[in-house]
This record gives sequence, C-alpha cells and structure tokens, in this order.
Amino acid sequence: MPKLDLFKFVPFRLNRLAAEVSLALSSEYQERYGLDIPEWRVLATIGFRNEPCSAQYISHCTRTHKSTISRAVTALMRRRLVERVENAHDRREFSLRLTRKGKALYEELIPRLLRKEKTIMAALSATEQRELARLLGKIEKNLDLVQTRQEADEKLGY
Amino acid sequence: MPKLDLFKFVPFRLNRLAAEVSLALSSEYQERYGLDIPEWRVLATIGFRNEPCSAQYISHCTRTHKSTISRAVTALMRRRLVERVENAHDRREFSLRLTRKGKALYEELIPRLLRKEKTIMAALSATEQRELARLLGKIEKNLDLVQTRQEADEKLGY
DNA sequence: TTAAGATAGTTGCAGATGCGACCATTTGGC
DNA sequence: GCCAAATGGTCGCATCTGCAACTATCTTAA
Repeated sequence: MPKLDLFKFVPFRLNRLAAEVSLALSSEYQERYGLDIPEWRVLATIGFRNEPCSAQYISHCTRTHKSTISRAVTALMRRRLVERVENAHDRREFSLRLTRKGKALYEELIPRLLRKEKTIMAALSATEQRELARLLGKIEKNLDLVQTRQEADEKLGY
Repeated sequence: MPKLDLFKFVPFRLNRLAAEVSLALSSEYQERYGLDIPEWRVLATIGFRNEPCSAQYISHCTRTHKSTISRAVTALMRRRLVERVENAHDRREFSLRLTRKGKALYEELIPRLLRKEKTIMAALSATEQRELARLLGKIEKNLDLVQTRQEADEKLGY
C-alpha cells in the first residue's frame, strides 16, 4: 500500500508554515491597525512603488483576485488611507496612491513587519536564509510566478 | 522612508507559493475525486496510520480547526469513504478508519499526489530538495510546529 | 458521591473570498 | 467609423472556515 506522510509532504508543509507565519504577522497588521491580508497587500504594493498604480496591477502582482482587491481598496479609501484619481488615458481605470495618513501608517507598519520576519527567520543563519530565498525562487520560477518588481512591471506593460 | 518589497518578503512568498502549489494539487484531489483540502487531510492522516484515530488527533496533526475536521469527517462518512466506531474507553470520542472504498481511493490518489509533488520539486536537485526540507524544518521548529509522526503521537499521548 | 472543570465533537452564525455576471470604456479588425 | 472582443472595476451569490456556544462525557478533588 502506497503511503504519504503529511509531515514530509512539501505542499502540506508549505501550507501549514504559510498559515502559521501569517498568523504570527497578523498581530501586527490586524490587531494593531485593523488591516486584513488583502488590505495589507494593497498598501504594501502601493507603498513600495513611488508612482501610483492600478488595482489590476496590484491584483496581478499579489496574485489576488480582482474582486478581493476591489473590496480592499474600497475599505482603505473609506478609512482615508488610500485615494484614487481617474486616469486621463483610460477612464476605466484609476490610479491609486497613499494619502498622507496612509503613508504614515505604512511607515509605522513596515519596520514592525520586518522585525517580525526577522524573528521568524532567526532559526536560520544568514547563509541559510539566502539559500532558502534561492530555493524558493527556483520553485517560484518553475510555477511561473513573478519574482521581481521588474518582471511584474514588464508583464503588465509599465 | 522604510521600504518592503513584497517579492522579497518571505511571509508573502510562502503564502503565494503555498496557494499556488495547493492549486496545482487540487486538480488531483478536487476535480478528480471531489475532495476539498480538509477532506484530503483527514484521508491522509487516517490512511497513513495503521490504527484508527480520533478527529481530535487529525485536528492537532494538521493544525486544522476541529469544526472543519468535523465537517470533513461528516462528508467523508456520507460518501462511505470513512467509518467510525465508538471508543469503548471514552464514549465522547470516535475511532475513525478508512472503509474498503476509502482505502481504494487513498491508494489511487497517493501516487498521483506524489507525482505532482515531484514535478513541482523538479526545479530543485536532490541535494537542494533535502536542503529545503532541512530549512523548512528549522523554521517549523522555531514556530513550534509538529514535524514528525512520533512528535504528533507523543504530544497527543498515543 | 458529587460538583467543577476539562475534553470530544457538533452546529449556528458571521466574516472572508473566489466566481461569474455585469457595466463602462477601450482596442482592434474590417 | 463601427462592431466585436478585450479590459478595468464593482457587486451579488455561494462556499468555506473560524469562533463560540452547546451537549455529552470524563476526570479530579473535596
């Protein structure tokens, strides 16, 4: 009889690890700032770029369904963390950017998340961390996931 | 201004990778066999052990909420893939095991999933695969996740 | 023995999210 | 220029899943 030990099965381990890491991070963005994951992804994407971008761009970058991004953007606009302006060239789409308030939140949040990531990754040496990043990158490439900002921009014609 | 590039942020990468890998696998257990993830986790846990186990055990092993496991077990019993017997020592809990039909499905499904895992991991050499497993293990340990069947059994007093 | 607290499992409820339909607008072929 | 197809975004719907309350049973300690 063929057997499969869940604890050695990479897909299961990735799922469980991702869930656990998300949980660890959520204490930062959820409890403290009332953000959920899609909202955090929107902020992270807009905040990192210097130029405004569209909801579609965020959707593709983060591999999150456009309806989910749409709702996250609505919530963030309601809280005045994000604002949008009509695009002159294409009146279907909007350019999104952080408000002053949104920028302030972003600047407060980022160091906290980076610190949290650090404690999680502290189980690995610096070399091991680089190695993990490299291995994840190879699998991502195999699954045809966008790996860099440049790739994202190119794929979306920015 | 502090910056955080999502594409280099390990928690995001893990989330995205886990989602993508799950999607790749779901064509096997979802489309072909009509199983969702919790159901597959129940089958995998029961199928791997030779002795029957409780829903609680599955819940702890897979880090899945007991209500989710409960619903998955109900669905699997309705399909006659899993059966349960009252535990003589403790009438609150039930021992779960695969039916003949469930075992047949398990035996058909496992090789498919292992093949799928193989193609995903094919981006890495054998050495790299071992290295990835080792690194994931270290992070799991840091997050206090159960890593082996023995650990799971001990923690749950089996 | 009994009462309080713990534990196994179920279920109602609410929040989150993916799907698909939809509207408005733009693009491309003719 | 015009119509069909594609694209950006919104929204209703169904599903999934976690939480918390609940029942039933077991354990512990007085």
